[in-house]
Amino acid sequence: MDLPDRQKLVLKEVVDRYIRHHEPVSSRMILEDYSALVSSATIRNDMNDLEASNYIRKPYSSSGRVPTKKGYRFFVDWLLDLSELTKKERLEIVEAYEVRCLEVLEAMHKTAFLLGNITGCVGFVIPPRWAETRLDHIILARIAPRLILFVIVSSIGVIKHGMIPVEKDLSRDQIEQIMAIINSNLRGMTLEEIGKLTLDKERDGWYEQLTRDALFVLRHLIKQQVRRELCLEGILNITDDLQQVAPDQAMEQFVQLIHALHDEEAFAKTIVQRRANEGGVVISVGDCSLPGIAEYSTVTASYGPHSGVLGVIGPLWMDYGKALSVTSYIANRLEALLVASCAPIQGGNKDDE
Amino acid sequence: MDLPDRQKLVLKEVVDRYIRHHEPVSSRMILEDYSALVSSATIRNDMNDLEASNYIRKPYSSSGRVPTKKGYRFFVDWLLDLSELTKKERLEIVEAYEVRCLEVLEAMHKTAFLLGNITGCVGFVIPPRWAETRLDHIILARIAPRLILFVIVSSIGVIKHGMIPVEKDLSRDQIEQIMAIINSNLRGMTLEEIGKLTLDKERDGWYEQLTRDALFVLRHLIKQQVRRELCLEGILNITDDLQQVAPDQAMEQFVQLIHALHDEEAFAKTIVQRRANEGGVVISVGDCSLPGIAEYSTVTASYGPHSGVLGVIGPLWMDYGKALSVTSYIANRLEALLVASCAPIQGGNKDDE
DNA sequence: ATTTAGCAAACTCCTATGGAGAGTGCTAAT
DNA sequence: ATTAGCACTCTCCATAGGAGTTTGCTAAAT
Repeated sequence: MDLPDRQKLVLKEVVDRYIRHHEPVSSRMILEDYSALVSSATIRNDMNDLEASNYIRKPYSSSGRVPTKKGYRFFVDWLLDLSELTKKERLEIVEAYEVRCLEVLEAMHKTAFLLGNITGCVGFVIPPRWAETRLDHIILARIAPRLILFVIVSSIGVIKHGMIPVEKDLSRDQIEQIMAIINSNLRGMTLEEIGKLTLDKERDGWYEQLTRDALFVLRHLIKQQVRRELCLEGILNITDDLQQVAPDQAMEQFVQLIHALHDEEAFAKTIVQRRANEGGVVISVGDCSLPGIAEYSTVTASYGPHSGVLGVIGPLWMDYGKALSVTSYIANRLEALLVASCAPIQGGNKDDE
Repeated sequence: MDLPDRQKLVLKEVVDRYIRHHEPVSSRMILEDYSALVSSATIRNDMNDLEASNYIRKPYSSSGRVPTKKGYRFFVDWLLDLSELTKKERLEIVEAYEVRCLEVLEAMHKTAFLLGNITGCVGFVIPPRWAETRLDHIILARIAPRLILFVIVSSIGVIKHGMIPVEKDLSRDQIEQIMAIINSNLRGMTLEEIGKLTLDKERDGWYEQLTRDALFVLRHLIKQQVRRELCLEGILNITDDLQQVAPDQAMEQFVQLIHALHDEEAFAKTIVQRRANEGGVVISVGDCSLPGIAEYSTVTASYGPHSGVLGVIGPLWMDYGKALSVTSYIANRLEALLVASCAPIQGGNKDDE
């Protein structure tokens, strides 16, 4: 898995230039940067070797070279220059989070936007797996005759609401009572467990109708939330790129990507699975099992507990250096933000993954 | 504005065929349907006249004809066959709404999906103008130390929630009191008015800090909601079409559309404005002022009070007949659904048991 | 006054051809 | 191990010709 030093440099140069200019790199172009330390023929020999071992390839027999996936992979693993964020970028991120964020989802969308905007790729945030979080309590309130508001508060501080139409109007006390019953019975269970709960109508003295309704709705809401909603921003960032590299396939590729991203569940599952138990930032180079995105790269980082993941997805020739630093930086910021906003709820408990 | 009968038929045939096959229509093709009532030369003469009056045009000097915007317009106004929904389609719609919908936004997304899916265009739903609705009441609840839940209930039954972090923890009674104060002061005002309210810190005995915070948050939420969130579904439905008609411009056109749709505010404003005070279903044929969608047609219907609008957007050669009937049908269903779900609120008094 | 038949002209689309330019692979010399 | 030099390959562009449509026009027919 190792290469002679000069071949590494040549490979680095090929990938660097291709990422910058999106067109095949010739031996002479590389020479410009080395400025006559070696001749173009020497470079050509190296390129030949690199091609033989599958790090680069020629679109046609007498063109410059383009990195293969294996080439990108090697580049990412061994040759990547870590780029710092510019002051401006850092400022943009900090400012975005400074605004008092009132909703978790809002923060996530903002995060996805930042990711996409700064890297020039598609930014995404996969919310934590709500189903794993534990119910803290629910709130019931009568907002109109025969209409009850329903709010779920889980350990992670996320709130989902809904309404229950009921057949008989209920007094305030009755509702309070029901709320207390549900809370004392279900507090501490994971949403997943609650979703699987079987109802024994007759069991005990719960207010049957409303309690049953409440549980029904709770389940419904949980089911909705188990299906995580993906936050996506910056789809349009990559169109120019695609257009430039392969004008005739651009549309097709783009549509495929949108298709893949549209199936939020499959996408989230694939990404989370890909990361397996790895920590830190993971770079995947066109090796996703999901058909639509098999030809794209992703740079992802996890945040918070319960396997929340964020990152960017873009063409193989994306700027990995920048994507890496941005993703890493933003993941930290978002995590800090979430911890801060959860603090009152978790009561100071800190858990490490 | 009238045309000789046969020219109308020819125009209808040109548009019909172009909508079906997406390629220039020749005189001979039209002959197939007339099957020798007249000769192709006669058709050609008619087409010539139609071209002279700008209803159709030739992509190049010896090709078949393609409808112009004016042609589509005439077709839509005078020649459109009203197509009934198939049983299957009707069933799909009814079933979609049968599921007990718990959130207004959920229903809207479902509606957009139906619109897009059945017409083969992009379906969208523009929510009502929340700002015009009146505050019914707000709910405050302490969900954790120093964290207050905040729910807005307006006359239309829509609920928006958020959280307020507060500096000092507050007792239940204190919160109740604040809630009562806010509700008695603001009930009945439109959200817009509340948003413009200036705060006089010292004026009266409101619990200053929390009350101020509460109003701040309320304003923030309202601001968010005034910016209506567009429900969009089926972006990918039209890609094949674009690709087929103009492979080289497809990407560009598609990107433009996405761009335009992305600026939700401008899009919503344009669409709502276009409908002006017209009722029923309005068909716009490539005459939107918004640059990105100037080359697309829309079919829209309003629903509910407060200028909610839904419809589809697609290429000029979309199936107007189907779009018309589907949009009309779905608008009615959604309206019925919303009225039903608002009933308990607007209904005021209910009988006791 | 319409409608039709017939024909030349216009244009696309496909294929082929040729030359300029860029980049490589190979060979022989360093 | 590296280099210079050269033949070769391939793209890209412009040009050209042939097949196939479809039109517009003209003159004849209804």
